[in-house]
This record gives sequence, structure tokens and C-alpha cells, in this order.
Amino acid sequence: MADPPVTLKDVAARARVHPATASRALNPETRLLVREDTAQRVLEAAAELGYRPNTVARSLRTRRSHSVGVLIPDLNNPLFPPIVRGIEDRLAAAGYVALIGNTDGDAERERMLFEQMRARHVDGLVLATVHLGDPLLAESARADLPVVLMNRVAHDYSLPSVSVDNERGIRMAVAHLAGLGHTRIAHIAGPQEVSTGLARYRGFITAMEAHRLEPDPDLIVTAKAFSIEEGRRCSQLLVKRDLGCTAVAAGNDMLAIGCYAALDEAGLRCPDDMSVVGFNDMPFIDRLRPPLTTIRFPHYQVGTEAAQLLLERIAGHTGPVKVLFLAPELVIRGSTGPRGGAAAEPAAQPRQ
Amino acid sequence: MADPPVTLKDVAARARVHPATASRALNPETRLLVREDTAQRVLEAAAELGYRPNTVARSLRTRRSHSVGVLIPDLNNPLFPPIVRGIEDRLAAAGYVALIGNTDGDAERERMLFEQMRARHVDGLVLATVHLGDPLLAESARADLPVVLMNRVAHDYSLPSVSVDNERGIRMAVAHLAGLGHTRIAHIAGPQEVSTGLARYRGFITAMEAHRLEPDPDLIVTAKAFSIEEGRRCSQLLVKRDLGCTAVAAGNDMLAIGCYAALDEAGLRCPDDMSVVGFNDMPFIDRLRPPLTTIRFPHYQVGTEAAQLLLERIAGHTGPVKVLFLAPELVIRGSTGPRGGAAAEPAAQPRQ
DNA sequence: TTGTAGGCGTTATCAC
DNA sequence: GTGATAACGCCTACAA
Repeated sequence: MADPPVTLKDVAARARVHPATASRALNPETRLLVREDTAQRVLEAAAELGYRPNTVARSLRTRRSHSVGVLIPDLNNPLFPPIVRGIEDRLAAAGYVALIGNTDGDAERERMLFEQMRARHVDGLVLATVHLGDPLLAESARADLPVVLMNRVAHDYSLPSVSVDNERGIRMAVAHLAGLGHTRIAHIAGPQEVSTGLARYRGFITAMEAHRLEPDPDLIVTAKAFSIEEGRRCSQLLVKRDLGCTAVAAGNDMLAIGCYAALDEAGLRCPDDMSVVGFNDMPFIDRLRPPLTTIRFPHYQVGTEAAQLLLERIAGHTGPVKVLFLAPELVIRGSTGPRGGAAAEPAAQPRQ
Repeated sequence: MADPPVTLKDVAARARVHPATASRALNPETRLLVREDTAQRVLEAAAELGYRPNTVARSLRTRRSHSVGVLIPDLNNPLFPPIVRGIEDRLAAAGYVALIGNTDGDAERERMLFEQMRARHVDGLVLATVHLGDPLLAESARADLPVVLMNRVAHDYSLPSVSVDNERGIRMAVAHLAGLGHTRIAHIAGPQEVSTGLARYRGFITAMEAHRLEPDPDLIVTAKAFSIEEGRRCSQLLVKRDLGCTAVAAGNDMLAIGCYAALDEAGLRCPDDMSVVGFNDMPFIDRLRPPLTTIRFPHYQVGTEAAQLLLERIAGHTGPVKVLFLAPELVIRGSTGPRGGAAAEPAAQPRQ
């Protein structure tokens, strides 16, 4: 019923050579060890039989699975699909595949997935979830398993990593707002246990100081999660405090969406009464009313670069550890306007 | 430097049994073949050494990779992350992993990924991309490779599949609009080569007839893709034709977003001048202004069910082929209102 | 340039 | 109940 799988032996038989020779001929690395015409014969035989090398057997022998594990919090977070695609595209180009694991921020789940991946003998790991000092890192090191961090930085250069420059990004946001005349600028900070939350908070402070603006502690609210609901709650707080703030730099787009909701409920208009800047440039965020001004995060490149770094480590490149930061970009849309909103020109509607 | 990996032989040695015995003791299926106390000894030894079975070797021997391939058009399409998570969660519970491949609708890429997956000896395939009659299906059959379709249906029951009931969904949309008094209802149809596009178009026609409304051919525009831009183009056409239509049932949410843009540009208000219904309930679509009324598609369950069906086939269940339809659900938000928009009550703002 | 032989780690099939 | 043995498909010293 089912076609019996074609093995190397079958190809060898048809090409009238020994399996070893067939193997050499089929492998680009070793093709030069075999005479041109025999190689050709083998290749033809393989094509005719529809030979497909058995990756599993190859892995067992070479101790390379040509797969890597990718641990992320949740694929449903719109940040990750482009990152994952970046990873997969870069890996695919190198003949690798990614095994995706969603941890949901649960340490136990993370551990389980890690075990799974080790059992499957992945050649390396891309980790977007670990906190520094995570035992997974030590274990990976002990197992000589290459690791690359995403959106996390090991400041002692102990691990390669790829992230967007969060501090710089939020500074761009503040500069933009300051340029529009805003002085009372609030910050809805992300959770401070998360490195992105912390970095953006820090960036906010420095940026304010750089612009000779005082970062009023009462205008800084910390969200418990990067969620719409938390953004709403924090914004409600700001509105209630009524401290004359005219602009908000949100820790990310989700928080900014929550801010929209709170403003709505309070009968405030954006950007006339309050300018809002997000962070990430999530898909479709430009479709909100008003379209959100935000900091673009080169998601896809984060993925490709992380994959690239990992592939280099897997290949045994043993150079200095690379800690890569990608440049964020300010995307001005309709949610920010001059202080007072007086001569609020109609915000340009990006066509996309 | 690196810990040498612990193998079955090591465990066996420590437990003073033969590797074969250790294997039996460690495998739940065969544990009963070995005496209670020896099994215990083996288990302890394994724990002490931190033994991790080598999945690769096991796969080679058992010809089960415990992995399945998943071919989708593009993970960046917001439809897919929840589906993929559903698949991964269900698979993980069964000790399986998913290898995701993005085809970008490119047949050649699809073929390449298919080859990759066969080379990796996946135990089955979830296909969201194939058109019926795709050579991949014949090849899979020839290789005895279980396949489950997603959002595609083989009406001859030749393949198991999971999809949402598109016809029923669009009928719910039309019924909703008709209930609001609309009679001149337009349809922005998705590409008719895609099964979802076709099914929804058909559903639209039947629904209109069921409500004794005439489906005016001039009020049906077919998009070349499920994209915002196409939605915009098609809507512009409708607006220009000016045939007195007061409501639009869009083939999906992206088309509906494009419709929003076109209405905006034409100075028309939604829902006062035009009611709009989408399809899919994409993440964050409730954050548009107005929040989009749409047909909810149980994304996640499509994933879990597809995985479930596939696991059953892999396990050798050979019962009748299941063609599974999941019920869509109408989600009423702010983009639809009574014809004329006269007494347009303020649309309820869902809290989420 | 090609063939030989052994083994990667596991499990299936014997025999004891 | 347990041990011995072979084999899954491939790769790679080494020998020829």
C-alpha cells in the first residue's frame, strides 16, 4: 500500500556503488571525494528513486538535530509572530527548523519545555523568557548548548543576545512629545521585573532630565502587566490625580490602548486633551482612532538576527560574545499633537 | 567541560541490569514486563544520573518522530497564532511537537517545506494551505502519511478536516443586518479560489434569498486578496456606484478594515451611513472605532481539534473520516446599527 | 577514488 | 523476568 521508504542502500544499489560512496556523493561537503561521473550516477539514482535522506538517522550519527528550540511567553502576543517568522525564515535557509514552546510565563511549563527540547537534542536555544540567573542558563552551559537571548541582555557579556534599544526608543518618544511643547509628561511603566519594563522606565527618566523636565513621581504609574486592562487602570489613576499632564508615554502599545479606553471614559480627547505614545508598533495599531504614534520595533529582524547569532554559535564560531541592539524608530501618527491641541492640524493618515 | 550525555547503558550499568531491561523499565508501556523491584532500581538510577532518553535514537528505532508538520500561509496573519497555539498545546499534551512552515501562498515554498518535513519524518501533517487536488495530498497518501485539513474541506470525505462553518457564519451576519432593517446589503467577497472566500459568498447568496432579499450583483464585489487594501478598493467601488446600500457584509475582518478606510475617505459614517460586519473576530478588532461587529471564529479550538484528529489518525484509528465544523458566533459591536441610523443608540462598548 | 566495518542510542525479537 | 542480539539509516575512520 504505502511506498517503502527509499534508503541510501537502495540508491547505492541502483548506482552500483557502495552505500558509503553514495553517502559521500550525496553530501555536498564530501562530494569532492568521489569521482565526478560516479557522483553523477548516484545523484541520478537518487533522483529517480525519489531518495530523501533520513534526517533522524543522520542526526543520531552526527549528533546534530538541525533543530533549535525557541521559548517565548505566548505566540498570541502580537509581538511574537513576526519574531518567530524571522527566526524560522533564517533557520530554514540554513536547513534548520524551530521548535516553538509557549511558557505563558510559567516557570514550570518553561522547565518542562526545556526538558522536551533537550530530549529532542536541539542544537541550540533562543530564549525570550528567562530571567537572568534562570537555572536553565546554567544547565544549558553545562550541556554545552548554545543559547541566544531575545529581549533580554546579559550585561556581563556572558551570553549573546538581540534586543531593541528600549532606552533609546522611549527617549525618542519623550523627545517627540517635548518637541510638541509638552512638559507635564506621564509614563505608564511596564512591570519592573521585566527587563523591557525596567529599561523603558529608566530611559524615560534620563530623557526627561535631558530635556530639563522634571519627572514627577506622581506622573509615573507602574502597570502590573503589559495589558490593556492595566493600561486602563493606570490611566484612570492619572486622570483622577489631575496633575495637569498633557501627554503620556506608555510602556507599550497594549498599555496605550488601555489609555485610549480610559480617556474615552473620562470624556477626554486624544490628542487634543492628551497625547499618547505607544511602544512596539503592533500590527493594526495604525488602525485605531486616532492611529497610534509609537516606537517601531524591528520585530522580524530581531528574529532573523537571533537565529543568525545562534547559528554562528552552533557552527562553533567562538569569537567574542555579541550583544546586539537594533535601532527603534519613531512612527508619528495621529495620537500626538502640540500641547493645548489648539491648532491641531489634522494628523496625516498614513496610507500604508 | 560539557557533561557527557547519560545513556541507557549508563543507567543499566548503575542498576546492574541489561540495557534492554532498563529500556523496558523506563517505558510505561512495557514496565509490566519487568519485576517491580528491578523496575524501581532502574528508575532510581535514571533519576540519579539525570537520564534523558534520546528521542532521536528512539525515533530511528520506532519510526515515530513524535513530531508533526503544520503548513500555514503566514504566521503573521492574526488568524493563525491562536490556531497554532491550539495545535501546539494539544500536541504537547501528547508528547508531540509541531514543525511550522509558512508558505506565503507560494506553491514552490510549500513543496520545499513539505519535503523538509518528510525528510524529518513527521508522523503527520496539518495543512491549511493546500488546494484540493494539490499533489501534496496524493503524495502524502502514497506515503501513508496522515493528513488533516484546516479551513479546507474534502467534500468526498477523503480527508479529515476542521473548519468553521463559513456559510452559517455569513448567514448570521446577513440575518443580523436584515434584522436591523437593512435590505440593500452588499458583500465584499474574498478571493473565490480560496475555499473560505467561496463558502462565504455562497452563504451570502442563500442568506439573502432566505430573507427574501435580492442579492444585487452590483452590490457584490470580489477582492483579489483578503487584505485591507483590497477591502478599501472594493468599498470605494461600492461607494462610487451609489446604489443605495446601507450595509456591508465583508468576507473577513481585513476587508472590513479596508471598508472603514474607504468610508472615512468618502466622508461616510459607520454605522450611521453604513453598517459593516466583518468575519473572524481578529485580536484587537474590538478596539477599532467603531468596534467591529463580526463573526467569531473559534480559532484556538480549530487548532486543538485539528491536532486531536491528526493524533487519532497517527494512533491508527481507522474509523470513518471526520469532517468537523465548528460553530461561528455573532459578536455584535458598534459597527452595525438600524437602517437609516436614525435612533442610533450608543453602541455598547464591550469591556473585554 | 572506493570499499569495509563499526557505532550513534534505542527497542523488538529472540532465547534462556 | 531478564539477557543477548540485531537492526533502524546514516556517517566516517581506516584500509585497500
